[in-house]
Amino acid sequence: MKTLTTIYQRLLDHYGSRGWWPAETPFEVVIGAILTQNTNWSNVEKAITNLRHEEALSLETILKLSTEQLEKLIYPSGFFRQKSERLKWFCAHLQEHYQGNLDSWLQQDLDQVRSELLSLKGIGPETADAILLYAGQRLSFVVDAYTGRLFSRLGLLTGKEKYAQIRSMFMNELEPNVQLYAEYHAQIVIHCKECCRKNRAAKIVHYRISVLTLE
DNA sequence: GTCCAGGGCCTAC
DNA sequence: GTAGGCCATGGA
Repeated sequence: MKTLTTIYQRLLDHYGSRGWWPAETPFEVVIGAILTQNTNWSNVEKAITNLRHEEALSLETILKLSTEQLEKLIYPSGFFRQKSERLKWFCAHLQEHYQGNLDSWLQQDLDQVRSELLSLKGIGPETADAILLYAGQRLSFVVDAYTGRLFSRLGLLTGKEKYAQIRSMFMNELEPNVQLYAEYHAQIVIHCKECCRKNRAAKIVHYRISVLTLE
């Protein structure tokens, strides 16, 4: 039995399917992926609610809004100056090179799209992979801080691996299935949040709850 | 009051 | 190539 698959099954059995990403459209996934950088999702929700209320969850509106207006709407998500720029840069690129058609961009050659995403200021590996996987339904595993901490705690990582190494570990072992990748990342986040909620002070220790104990 | 969240960039060594 | 500082709000 493959270890990563076993852990996934135990998480899924325990928490149930989460059906990530929490967004109504692929474009909204992009917005959320940028806004959630180093930020609690509850704060992102406030920002997205503001954007939705102003009908600003579209490429056209975000490009049309002034920087000050956009900053004000996304203010609750923190780092609002950086993030407003990042949103505008992304939208400008999408408009200029793909006439605003997100899907036509994301369905191109995977390595090429990923490199192009990473070339944009403010789009790092995690944000790029979240966009590829959840907005584009492309086979690109998302690694976040939780992933490193949890799998280090489980003894499958040392804690010194870089992003690319962790991503490769998952992509080499898991079957190539977009829904599996999507659900696995969701399960990791849900599990780690739950562990933090139960005991913030000792979150590392509590990552290894009974459902994950490997026999 | 303190800690930290579903990162990423820039600058020093 | 990498460690450290910086960005900012809001909930626990």
